[in-house]
Amino acid sequence: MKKLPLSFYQRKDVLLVAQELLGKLLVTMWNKVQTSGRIVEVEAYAGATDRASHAYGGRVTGRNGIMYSSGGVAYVYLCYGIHHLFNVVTHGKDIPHAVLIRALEPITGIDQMLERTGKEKPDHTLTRGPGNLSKALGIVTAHSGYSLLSKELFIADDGFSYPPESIHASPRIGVDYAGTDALLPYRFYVKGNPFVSAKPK
DNA sequence: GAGTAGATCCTCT
DNA sequence: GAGGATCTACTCA
Repeated sequence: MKKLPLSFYQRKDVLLVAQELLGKLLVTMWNKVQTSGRIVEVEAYAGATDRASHAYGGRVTGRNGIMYSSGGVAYVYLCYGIHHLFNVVTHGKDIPHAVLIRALEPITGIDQMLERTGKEKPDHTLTRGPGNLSKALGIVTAHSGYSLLSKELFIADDGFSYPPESIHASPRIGVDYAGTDALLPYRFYVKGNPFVSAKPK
């Protein structure tokens, strides 16, 4: 198992990075307790030209400034006052592209995830959906700007990959306000995986 | 099984 | 002061 290098994140095609993140392992190691999951669902946000993105039109605010960093850092923010959403910043400096991690299949530290989420036993809701997976892995807004090559938070490749025919694309979730950009097929998921948040058609 | 409402708070206008 | 890259539970059929 090896961490993905900075060059993986800093490529210019955010759609390609998003697709290749499927099947990789997202790992957190807070206080020496490891939790990890395999990424089964992602969404790409194409920065300044994407109305669904926080950085649409090149906007820079206190919250989304992290998106303008060079690829390879985390962008975490709070949505609806409840959910922490975890993103991977891609591309080079000043280009606000990002990939939202929407769902994981739990691999290690499941007991710890149950404790964090207050559940009794693992079920499909544990890491399904961006709000839930952040909670299960202990990711909060304080981690925004964190390097994805750090000891506590990283994405790794263990050699596993999904066959191309099991990867499907669809419009993104919850971005109806973005008009025609909401229809872009920027969401990628593993077909048939029970942890994918919305049912495949 | 499908559709809807409520929770809840930080950020930007 | 308004709204959001969501989730869950409850209602109704």
